[in-house]
Amino acid sequence: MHAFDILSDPVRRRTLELISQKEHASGEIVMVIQAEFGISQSAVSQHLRILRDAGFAKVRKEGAKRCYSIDPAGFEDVQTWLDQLRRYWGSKMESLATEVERGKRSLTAK
Amino acid sequence: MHAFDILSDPVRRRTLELISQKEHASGEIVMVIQAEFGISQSAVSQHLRILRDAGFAKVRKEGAKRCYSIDPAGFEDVQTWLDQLRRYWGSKMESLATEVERGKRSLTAK
DNA sequence: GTTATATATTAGCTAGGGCTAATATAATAT
DNA sequence: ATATTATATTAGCCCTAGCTAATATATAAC
Repeated sequence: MHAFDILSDPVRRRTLELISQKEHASGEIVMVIQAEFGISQSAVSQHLRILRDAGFAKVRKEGAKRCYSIDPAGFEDVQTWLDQLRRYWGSKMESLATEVERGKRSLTAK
Repeated sequence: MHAFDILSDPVRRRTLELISQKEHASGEIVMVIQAEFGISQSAVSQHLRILRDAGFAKVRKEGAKRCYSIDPAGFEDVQTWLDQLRRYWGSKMESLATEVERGKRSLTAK
């Protein structure tokens, strides 16, 4: 499954948003996702597996709980591909400054 | 259709690679895609429509030909979402330097 | 006008992704 | 050991994205 396929699902994107901020137990994720999407524990668990397998999420065992956190590895291919594209049309870009500013912001953002 | 759905298809990604380097007529794109994926002119045309509608591609009429080029607009949501995620786990990232370097490279790349 | 070329659109089929329901596993508590 | 809590797995269903085949449109050439 390609990296972009992983990100094409709204439940998985929301899950990544959650675990990008702080580590979360599976159960916590299930609660939030169920509230927002109305799907089963099983469905969420299946999404978590996909995120693990694709290198977007890491798991840590804590007793019976499984704590999920973001794994940057999965995003590498995605960002590389996007950067590759920009390498070409970026040169003709009207506002190269936009790009520069984005870079600065992502570094200085509190 | 969400921006990530657009990028989740390999034919569309390849098409974006093509038109990111230089403008291409529909026919040229069809040739390349047919050679690599073995799908019909119709299928390619349908993908081009999706890319247009989602703001990833622009068209210019030149006689009977339709010349496609990259439209940066479509990528904004994608990059914004990725940046947003990184804003959190980026702080804990072992190599923030990587991020800085990427920024520099994308600007100075020949 | 007719023909040829270039591209787009539509109807209909199909495979696969995402879901539920049921079940299995794994750790903790009693 | 048994029950309880927390999570994962599996089988099977359904819907939709992406395809083909056929057809329509639009420009250019004759």
